[in-house]
Amino acid sequence: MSFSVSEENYIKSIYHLQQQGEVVGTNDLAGLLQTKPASVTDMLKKLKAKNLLLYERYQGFTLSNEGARVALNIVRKHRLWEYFLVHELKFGWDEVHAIAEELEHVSSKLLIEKLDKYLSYPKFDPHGDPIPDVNGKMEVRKQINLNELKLNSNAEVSAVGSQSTELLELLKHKNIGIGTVLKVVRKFSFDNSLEIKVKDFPSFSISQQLAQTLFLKPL
Amino acid sequence: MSFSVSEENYIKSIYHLQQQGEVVGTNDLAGLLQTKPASVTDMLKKLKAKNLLLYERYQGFTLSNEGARVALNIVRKHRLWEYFLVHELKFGWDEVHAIAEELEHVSSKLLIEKLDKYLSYPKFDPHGDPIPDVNGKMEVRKQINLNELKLNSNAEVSAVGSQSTELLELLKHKNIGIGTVLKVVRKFSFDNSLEIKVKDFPSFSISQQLAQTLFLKPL
DNA sequence: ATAAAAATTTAGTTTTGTCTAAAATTTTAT
DNA sequence: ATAAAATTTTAGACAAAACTAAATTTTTAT
Repeated sequence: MSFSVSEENYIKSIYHLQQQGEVVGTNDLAGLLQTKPASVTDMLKKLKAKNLLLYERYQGFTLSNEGARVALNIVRKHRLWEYFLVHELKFGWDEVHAIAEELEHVSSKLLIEKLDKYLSYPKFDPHGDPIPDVNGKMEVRKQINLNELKLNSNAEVSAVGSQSTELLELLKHKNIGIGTVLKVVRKFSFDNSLEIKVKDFPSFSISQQLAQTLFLKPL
Repeated sequence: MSFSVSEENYIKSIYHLQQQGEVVGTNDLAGLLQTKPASVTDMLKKLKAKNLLLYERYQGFTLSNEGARVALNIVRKHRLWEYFLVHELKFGWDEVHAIAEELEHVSSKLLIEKLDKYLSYPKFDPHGDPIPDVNGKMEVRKQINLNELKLNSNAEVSAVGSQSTELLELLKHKNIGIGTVLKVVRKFSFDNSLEIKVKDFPSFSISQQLAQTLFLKPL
């Protein structure tokens, strides 16, 4: 079975939204795919008919096993290509997403197996996301970036993104170190700054740039 | 300006047919693109409206300068990807055409420039066809058709006339590839078949049709 | 409990690229 | 020169994937 680019993008988006733990709705999907809710409904029916989706009208939807399998394969392709773009072609890690969005729809199975081998079977992409293997299995990511931490969920700082004096000076000032347990209590979209709470301390603010250098283990 | 996959395939096909020197007609294009003449006419109008094609109904068509530029860019992408697939991913030279047909439609300019650099700016693809540079310029290789090769003069296979699986399968069977050095030891006027000698192998026969698809550099 | 709001779906169109069948034009062969 | 053949184009339809506007269902808030 093979699928259109549009179908693949829907499947992938449903997968990603479901991964984030949210209850996924027609509107969320429309937002992510930059389309209209009515268009989403049309596609949901099509995906249901192809047994990729469990869906009853007005009652929500989830990927079927087959749908999840297809999604994981697209994610695999996307992340392998990102790895190639950054580590072989020397793109910056922030430049590769859009290109991988196109490359992920190239259909050859053999191409991906050869690419995987060529890259020596990498386990994580340049953003730290795990790359599913040929059977859809992947390692659980141990660390997430502070910017990706869900509101009000506790996590332990496990790595910092650089060793620069400037960074360490700032972390010392804010009383953050490896092992610190914290949570995000608020996110400000104006400057993407975060309001952080560490137990026994008053909450404080950190900038997006700083958050980017902090990696945590969710608890 | 960017173009749909379908538009790109038409432009590329027109380019290739024109390269072969034939007078290109609606039917030829329909044949090559596995579609119907009526569909071709529809697309010709669209390409004319986009100034990619000089076209008057019933009077034939040719690529405009802009159309040729676009065609060369697609050819460039196709051949660079073929080079990558064969020389980096270790595909057989007969396996890569279909995959490159997909990869050639990935749109990022920067991707192709980085790939070109990564591959050290190759001048010829694995089938011996020249790879246009970023400005559409490519080396002309002085090659002659096997049917034109003088008796007993050595020449090196430098290109094949088509990428069809059938042809590549036959060449593989006969152990002929890009770089093979051979000479014609006899010509039979009955069917215009040729008796060929490759060093260290017993001589063998090839048909006129096959000879027509083989191009060589005299040594 | 019910009215208002939000989310979702339906109905009817649009665009792109394709098709078939028929008509128009050009080419070929007598 | 003209009839037959081949080629090309038009006309009208269709499928995929999107849209808008209106209707329906579910959720939320009083």
